[in-house]
Amino acid sequence: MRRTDIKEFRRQQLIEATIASIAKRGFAETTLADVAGGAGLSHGIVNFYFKSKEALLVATLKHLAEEYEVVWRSAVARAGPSPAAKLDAIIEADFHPAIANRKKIAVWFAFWGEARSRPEYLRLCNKLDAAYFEQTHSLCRQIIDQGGYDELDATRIARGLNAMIDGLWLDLLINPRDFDRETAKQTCRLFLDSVFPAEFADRGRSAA
Amino acid sequence: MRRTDIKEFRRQQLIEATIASIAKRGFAETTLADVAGGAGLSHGIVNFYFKSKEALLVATLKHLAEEYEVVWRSAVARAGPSPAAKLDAIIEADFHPAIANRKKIAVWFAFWGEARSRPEYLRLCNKLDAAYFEQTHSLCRQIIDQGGYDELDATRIARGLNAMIDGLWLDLLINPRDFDRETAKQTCRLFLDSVFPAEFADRGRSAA
Amino acid sequence: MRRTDIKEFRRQQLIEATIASIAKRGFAETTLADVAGGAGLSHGIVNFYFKSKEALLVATLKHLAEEYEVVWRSAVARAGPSPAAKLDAIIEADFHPAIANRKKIAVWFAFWGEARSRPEYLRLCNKLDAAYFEQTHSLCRQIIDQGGYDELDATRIARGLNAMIDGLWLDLLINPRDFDRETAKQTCRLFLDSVFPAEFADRGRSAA
Amino acid sequence: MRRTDIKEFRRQQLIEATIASIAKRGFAETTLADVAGGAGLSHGIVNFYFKSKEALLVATLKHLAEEYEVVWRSAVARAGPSPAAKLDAIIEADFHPAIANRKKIAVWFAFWGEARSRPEYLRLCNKLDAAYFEQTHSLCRQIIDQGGYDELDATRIARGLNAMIDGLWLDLLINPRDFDRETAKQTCRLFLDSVFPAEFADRGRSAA
DNA sequence: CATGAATGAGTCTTCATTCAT
DNA sequence: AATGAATGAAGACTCATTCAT
Repeated sequence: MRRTDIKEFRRQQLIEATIASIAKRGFAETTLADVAGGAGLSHGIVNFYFKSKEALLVATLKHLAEEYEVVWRSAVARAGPSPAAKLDAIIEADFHPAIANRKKIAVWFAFWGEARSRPEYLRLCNKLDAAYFEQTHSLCRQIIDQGGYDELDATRIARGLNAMIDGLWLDLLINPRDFDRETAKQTCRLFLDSVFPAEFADRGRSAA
Repeated sequence: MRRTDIKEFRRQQLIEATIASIAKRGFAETTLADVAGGAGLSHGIVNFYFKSKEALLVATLKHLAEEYEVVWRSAVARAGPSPAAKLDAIIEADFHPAIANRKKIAVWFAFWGEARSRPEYLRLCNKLDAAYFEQTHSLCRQIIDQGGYDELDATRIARGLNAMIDGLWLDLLINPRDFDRETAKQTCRLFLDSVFPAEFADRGRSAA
Repeated sequence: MRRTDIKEFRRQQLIEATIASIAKRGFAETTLADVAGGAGLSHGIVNFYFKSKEALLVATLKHLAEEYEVVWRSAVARAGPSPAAKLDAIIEADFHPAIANRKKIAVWFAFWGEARSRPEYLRLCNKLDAAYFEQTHSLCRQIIDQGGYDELDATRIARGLNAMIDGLWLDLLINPRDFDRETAKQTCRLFLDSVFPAEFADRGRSAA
Repeated sequence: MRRTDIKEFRRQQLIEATIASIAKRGFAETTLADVAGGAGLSHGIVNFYFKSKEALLVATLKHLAEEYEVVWRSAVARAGPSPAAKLDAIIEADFHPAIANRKKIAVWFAFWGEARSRPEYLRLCNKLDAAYFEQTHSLCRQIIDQGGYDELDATRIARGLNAMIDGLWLDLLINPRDFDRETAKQTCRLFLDSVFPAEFADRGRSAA
């Protein structure tokens, strides 16, 4: 492995360990010793690869956001040509086990919880949110235009869908006994089926 | 003020200061000195009224949960007799300025972020969630029965509504520029109008 | 009860509670709250009857020393006329249950442990020690003079006896399973019997 | 110095500083800041080498006990073959300046004072006491057997000697003006000379 | 007389960060 | 590149003392 590769490898190692620690101990209780120990490395290492603890946390949030964005963007790319199919693929991606597992959701909520008081977190969350909204909004717009749903507001539907997904993540986090990914996806489809009945009919209502 | 009153008064004072501090500095950065200072009291006071910092935080979460529950329960009680009117009153309550302001939402997310690693938080969140779900589920069931929406699943609708509300809170927290309480409420009504068109027609779509 | 009586009564109450707390929790862990609580009184009371915590502790040591002195002085007074009988009565007093119980011994050792760094404790311990030595030394001297033990050193015997008694207290404190007051007394008599065989013969060796 | 050596060296450094601080300020007034400062190190260091303050105190007591045991055991080993010579060597060791100085005696009394309320201290004191008693008891037994002192009780003599030594330590602590190590040793020998006249004759009485 | 709320100094402990090896 | 010893700032918590009631 080359020098630069090692550097990148270690950074990833530490970011993974950070996610694991926040999920296990919570944001407030996560120390650099936990992170380094979790990665099987020595105490001092973190300040060797990251300027500060805060820098590691920002890198972790970035990592999480990028990973998420890659997943839904490639889901859209792989999906069929219709906007409904693409929207459905996004839902599928949002509840993919690699994304919507309790560990990562816990970390997302940890960052959201701190976002108001840490401008950098807020900026990153906003950026991700904007990209996601642009995508879902565009798809809703296409469905409205193509399906003749003239009286519907694409913005509101896209926001509603996004909100519902985030809220369903919370259910997966807080109430895992009554909740699973399939139910979550079907709940999203119920919403889309209700607003776009012709497009999602056989996806939402019938699946129960 | 009598002795016993003072005790309760101080506890409330400290809980309010805790909420203010978490909203301002974040959960991880909130110290007892901040809380005591914010309440205009001396350092040592917190451990006089609460067994530990953790006990104060639990009391804060309880306070938040009770306040919220009182608001939506009284909204239901005050609303018109129809289940749709009651459901609409709940939405109204969920975005009442006393509840859905960035300060309190930030605190909710802080607790949710820590919930996975602190069983007591999880328990309290679950309890609140269960009570809320029971109420909205029962109303959805009534609408379905009365309105002849036989093919709809009350559980899924209630869960979807609840999720959407939580997700909209996140939007208010993260993206306050593009978002306000009115838009949020209308987004919820769009969902209900879509699934129960006869009941919410004039509440949801027309308000934009 | 008159004012001054109450005052004295409360002081005694608090001193007893101090002894109980030091015996139970140790010197270092004894707080004024423990003391006040142990006496069934409120927190602030101690600083009402004593200038400071340190003043309470000094009063406690004084109380202990006075109580002890009264016991051996009255034992001497009550004993038969011979110096040997008086010496024996002192031993009896030193291991009287009211004096030589683990609770009080623990407190004595606590004060001795702190004596080097607190001049007032040292002074009080010295004063008691001097009075006790004067008494036992005088009795040893009389036995030597009357019994013709001309080659013996009264000082050394008195010091040795005193030391042995203190050391036996330590055994009662540390090693209560292998030790009891009777054994302790017989050990002292073994010493006296050995140095003054004619005076203590039937008291020491035969009792085993 | 190698890494592992440093670790042990620092621990010893901190234990020495603890002894010095207890001797100077007393047990109750000894803080970790005193200890660290006394060792010329920074505040945080103690919790780096010891799990807690209590762990440091236990290690200190252990150190003291081990040091003491090594001294009397090697005194026995070096002494002449007769049990009387060995017993005498133990007395010599008990009042060796490295052991019986006011500083260390103060610390011993501090621990004895706390022993009743701290089981771990009690256990350690008991263990040391048992080992010491086993040794002196065995020597007394040999003297009795060899010297024909059939009517004497080895247990009582050993306990008496041990008690006298501890009590003489207290005199060195409390009453250093009237007391010194030589006087203390002679007091012990007076006792042994009295019970075993043939064995200690020229050691005890003549030395005054 | 007595209470107990309130204060604030002080203590143990944790932990991010630095740096010699 | 990596370690882990060391630092020192900061936080939770305790507690002697004060004082209004």
